Amino acid sequence: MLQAFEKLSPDRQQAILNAAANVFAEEGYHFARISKICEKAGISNGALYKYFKDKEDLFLAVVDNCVYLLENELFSTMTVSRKSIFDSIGSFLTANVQFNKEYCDYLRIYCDLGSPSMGRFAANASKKIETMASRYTIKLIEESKSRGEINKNISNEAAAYLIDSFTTFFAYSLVCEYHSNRFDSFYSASGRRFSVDERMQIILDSLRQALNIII
Amino acid sequence: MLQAFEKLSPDRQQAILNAAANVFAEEGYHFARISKICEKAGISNGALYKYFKDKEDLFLAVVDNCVYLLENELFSTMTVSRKSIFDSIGSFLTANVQFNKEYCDYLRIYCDLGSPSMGRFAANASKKIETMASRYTIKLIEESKSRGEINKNISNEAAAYLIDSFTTFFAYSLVCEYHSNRFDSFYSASGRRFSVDERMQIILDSLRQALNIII
Amino acid sequence: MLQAFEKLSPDRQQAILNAAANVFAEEGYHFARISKICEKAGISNGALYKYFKDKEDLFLAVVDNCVYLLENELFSTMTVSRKSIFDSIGSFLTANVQFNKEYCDYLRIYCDLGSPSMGRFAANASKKIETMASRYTIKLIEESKSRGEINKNISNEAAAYLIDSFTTFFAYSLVCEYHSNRFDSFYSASGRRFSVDERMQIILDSLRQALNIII
Amino acid sequence: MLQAFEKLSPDRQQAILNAAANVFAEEGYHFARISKICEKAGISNGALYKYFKDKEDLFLAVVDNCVYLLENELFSTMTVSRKSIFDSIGSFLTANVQFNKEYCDYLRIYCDLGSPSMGRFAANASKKIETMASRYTIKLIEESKSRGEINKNISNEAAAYLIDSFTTFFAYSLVCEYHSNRFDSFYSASGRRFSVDERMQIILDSLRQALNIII
DNA sequence: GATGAATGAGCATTCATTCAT
DNA sequence: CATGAATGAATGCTCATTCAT
Repeated sequence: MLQAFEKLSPDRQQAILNAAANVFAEEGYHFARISKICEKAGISNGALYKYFKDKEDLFLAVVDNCVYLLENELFSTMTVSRKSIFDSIGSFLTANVQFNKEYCDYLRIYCDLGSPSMGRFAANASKKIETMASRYTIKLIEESKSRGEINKNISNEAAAYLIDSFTTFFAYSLVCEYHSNRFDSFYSASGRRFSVDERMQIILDSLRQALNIII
Repeated sequence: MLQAFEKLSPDRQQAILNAAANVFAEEGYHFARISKICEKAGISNGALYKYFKDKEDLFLAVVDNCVYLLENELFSTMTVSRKSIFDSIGSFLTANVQFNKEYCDYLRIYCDLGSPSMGRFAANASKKIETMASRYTIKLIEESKSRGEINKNISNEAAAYLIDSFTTFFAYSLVCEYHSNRFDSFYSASGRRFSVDERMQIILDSLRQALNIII
Repeated sequence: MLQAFEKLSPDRQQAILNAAANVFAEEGYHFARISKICEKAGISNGALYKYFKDKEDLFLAVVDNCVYLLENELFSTMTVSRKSIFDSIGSFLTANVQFNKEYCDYLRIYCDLGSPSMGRFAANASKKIETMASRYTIKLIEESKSRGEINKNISNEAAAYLIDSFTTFFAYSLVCEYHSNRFDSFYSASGRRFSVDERMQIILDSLRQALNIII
Repeated sequence: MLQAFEKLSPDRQQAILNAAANVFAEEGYHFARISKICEKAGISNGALYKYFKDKEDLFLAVVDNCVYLLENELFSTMTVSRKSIFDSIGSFLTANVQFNKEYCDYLRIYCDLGSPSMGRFAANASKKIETMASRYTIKLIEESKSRGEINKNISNEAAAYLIDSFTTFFAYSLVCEYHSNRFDSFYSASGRRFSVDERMQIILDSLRQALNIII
């Protein structure tokens, strides 16, 4: 990201990043056309190169914005105190659905970052996201344990990682057929497909079983 | 895949698919250059196009081979009877490490298939892999429950999905820094990195805790 | 054409040339695929290169065959004595229609030879065909004049060239929409299309008018 | 032809079309190399593809320009009133020679369009050209007949088609050896070649004889 | 600063021709 | 002699990036 970009109004910055996120999400990094991004953003081809060094620089800015949004629009919901960890996780799953409604492009990009071929772009984002996820989730567990909701034989780390695995794969399933297929394969031998609400319910049930949550 | 390819000797077929898998894994589908694949495979540019309609056709053949290998070299190890489900999962994690040693390119491709931007290529593979994974894992659970190893309050589906989530993320962590970072973030507040063996041990411990496995 | 080709049985030679003529006629020289020709001819790719030096050599052999057929199956009909030059021309037009039924591929190639971009292939054929055409037609005129059918103020050359122009364009119109359009534009202000039989009748009428043929 | 092309200055448009016409005329559609056209036009490879969708689109634009030039630089000369139809035809033949001097590439392309293998490109052009030719020629005949120059036993259509056949083949002979050979074969038994001026003279004589033109 | 036309390196793909079997 | 698999040079086209206006 070049200085010129930071001089733009926040709205304009967002508009450009959102346009880029949209094209990157829909087409994937390589198929995404710079010209299409410019068109969507309502800026000229040359302008974009005043704001970003090259395509990669633009994508990294989108990824940074993605991290920012995940923190402020998704993970931040976890800090709200709830009656039980069950409520917290339920709220977080709902927040994922909401995030997917408002920022599906960013959710897709977040999911793309977890593939080896995107490794070169994920370096920075990776650490920020996972630090965030682990910090929030572990805090959740600690509070929950102090309320006696969770089986004490499960370590905080294991419980946190378990919850994060379920919620991460849930997020993936919202934007990636592969992962929604995976979920359905496990929970229905007969091949039926679950709705998003059903999936949330099933995940909550499973977590309660695994963590022996007493409500 | 065209007829001409099937007429080649199995060795030659494997050599070509492996060369392609290697380039696709290292560069990603779009950055992968046909000429580099041909060079690695020791065949001419023209020959490749006698064997495969186009780049996509070649990639899909690699994906098919990937599914085949996953079934025969990885998931098949799950069918071997073990003393406990703990042994079975441990063996499966080891099998993943072994698979990564022999077929790391295919493991990377398998991981890539789970990203939204690869959706168009994953359709067929997705179902085969997940059906396989769920079938084997659920069978494992059933046997284990009949031996009384697992907390009966956890449904078979939840237990199976839980195990698969841990093992899938473990496989991802072998080929994708993003996921190895994620694991480490959860299990070490101080930011230390775990070795592969440590990760396997931690995963087994966590699963034991979550499933109340009695050994 | 290489020696090996001449050693083949006449039938086999014809089969190969006809297959080539068919593909050349339908696709044009450049789009014509050697492999498609081999397939149609029922010979292997390698065999063709035993018979012909290269694609051009094959095409020239087809052109030679085209000239041979034009002479023996088309122009030869002109030598048959008829009651009047009108009968002769009528028979020749009919012969063209017949030739187009049996050898439409060759008629198309003949028409293609008259375009500048085929000049490099037409050199030999050109002279043979036109010598043939002029010789036969001028002879026709001479006989006709001696019978007093034609206006003596028209030179033999002019009369012959005039007839040949009409018959040549008629042949072109059988295989080339451009020339059938051209004919119709001149003979119908309202844009109607003529059948082949109507065109023949119109041509005969026009020639009679121009040559003042007295029947 | 894309919008971008129409935004260029007329000079630049002509320069590009002329460069393309030159290469298409000299090499034929298929042998013509895009890179050679760009070189001749003094533009980059990429620029060409901003102006035209693909090679075919470029060729069709050249054909359109060809039709435009034929109308404005060649057929338009026919509308000038002359003392006699003989003068008109003479002027038209001279105009053909002149057109060949200034636009020989377009004359070659025009001639190429009349071959079956170019049929797919000729559809539009065909109708425009022939409508033009027939309209102008028939008008010429009508005026001439009203002046009593032409044998009234010859129908307007026949006379027009006859004249057009002679002038069309004359145009072809200017750019295509095949057709100049054909002409010479008919008008010289001894195999001598005629100059362009001689051919024009001969054609005029022949037409006068066939139409009984009284000057 | 902003523009968007122009650049040209780069790649997938084709197909006439060859040659080991 | 016949085969047909293999070759690899050649080319149309794309698109990230630049730069004159």
